[in-house]
Amino acid sequence: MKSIFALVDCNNFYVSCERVFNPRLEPLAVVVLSNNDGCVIARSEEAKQLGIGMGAAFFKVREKIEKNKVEVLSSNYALYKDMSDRLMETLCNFTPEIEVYSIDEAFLNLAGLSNNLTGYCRKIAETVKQWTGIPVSIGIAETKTLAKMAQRIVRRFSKAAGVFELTGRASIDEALAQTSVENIWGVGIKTAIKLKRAGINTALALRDVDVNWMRQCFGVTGVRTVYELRGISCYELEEQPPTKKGITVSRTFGRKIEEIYELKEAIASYASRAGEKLREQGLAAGAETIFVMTSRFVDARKRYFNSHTVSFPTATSYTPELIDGAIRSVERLYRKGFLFNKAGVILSDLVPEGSVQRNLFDESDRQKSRRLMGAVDAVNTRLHRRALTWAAEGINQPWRTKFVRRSKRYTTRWDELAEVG
DNA sequence: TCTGGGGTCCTAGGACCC
DNA sequence: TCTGGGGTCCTAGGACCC
Repeated sequence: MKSIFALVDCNNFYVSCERVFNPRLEPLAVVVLSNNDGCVIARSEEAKQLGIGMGAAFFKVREKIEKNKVEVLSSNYALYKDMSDRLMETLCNFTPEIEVYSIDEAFLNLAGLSNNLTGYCRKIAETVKQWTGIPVSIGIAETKTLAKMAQRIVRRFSKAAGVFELTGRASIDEALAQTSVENIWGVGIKTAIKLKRAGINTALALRDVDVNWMRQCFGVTGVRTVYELRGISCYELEEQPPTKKGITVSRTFGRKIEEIYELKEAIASYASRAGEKLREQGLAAGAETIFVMTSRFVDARKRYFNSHTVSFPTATSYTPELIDGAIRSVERLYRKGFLFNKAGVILSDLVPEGSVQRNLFDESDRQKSRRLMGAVDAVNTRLHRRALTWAAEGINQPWRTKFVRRSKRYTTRWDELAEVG
């Protein structure tokens, strides 16, 4: 049966969480700040109305905040995570098929559950509000990209009462025509600029674009977006979250760090935290990277980034010895005389804990993916060379020079796309 | 010795997401 | 003065092998 996606998205999630535990905040303009109180990461509707932008640097909007008596809160991630868990549990009462997409969003598959999807989702929204205190908006459609769009429309037109079903040719056409390309899920700033230069301004225009052109200019991800807008699903529901491929713990400091001991302290504590996360997920790391960098906002000539990676011959959990190793790496980088304001630890190449020899675990899958990658590389290389020869001879080459890499998850779409040359 | 074809593996960096 | 943190996927291209 064809999937019907419902995207459940919490309204102003961090602010809503704070309000559940402090009802005094309910009628007030509220913002929640990032680590170090550096920038604004959540805003109540009232704060949005004041023109406080998402991600705005706090020092830049401070005056506005003080003048309008906006409530300012530091973030409390433990609280948000706890609320998120309650929310997801509540949603599980309505469908067995759920994908937790982020801390405040979930995709549900509603296929076959009700003849009145809008009514069903209203019930979901009411229950969530009742059980958790968090207000949500829900978008319904046949692909994830369209469900995202539907959810965005709910936000803009409150008359939809928190739920919007984007189905039916006419309704979809209208929504696409009114959505600017930069507001499509998967289209970021760079892609939006390129599309607009090519005269494609709306989601409707993007849906009707030539797929071959799209593939050449924007790769396979661009083509997937086009298909999704056409109602052909390229991203299925992922009920089992895949195991992490990397774990990062990093922080920007509130000021420039002048002393090596401060850097060492920070790295030691991040490394410990990274180890905790690793064990929580029952994984072991195959490699570890530490990095330090100067502010992104200083003059480009004064900017500096460096990192050091250590590969572990056998899969292993994070130990005190490894943390010491990370600290020594930091020292080496520090000696270059830069003052850093950001540092972190990245654990990568993760495998289940207890697999003593990395190569013994899942060797077949690793091998297979490498083999596939290699084969595709080879085809790409050949096509590319051939194209260069033709170009040199002035022959108008009929082949495209790119082949695509196959992936388990997108088999159906990929097969179509793979027919190049 | 030189060259090309065929293949493998890895990494940096771009772009995007919340 | 002060500008978040944590992820994923894809591509190009270099190094290397027979």
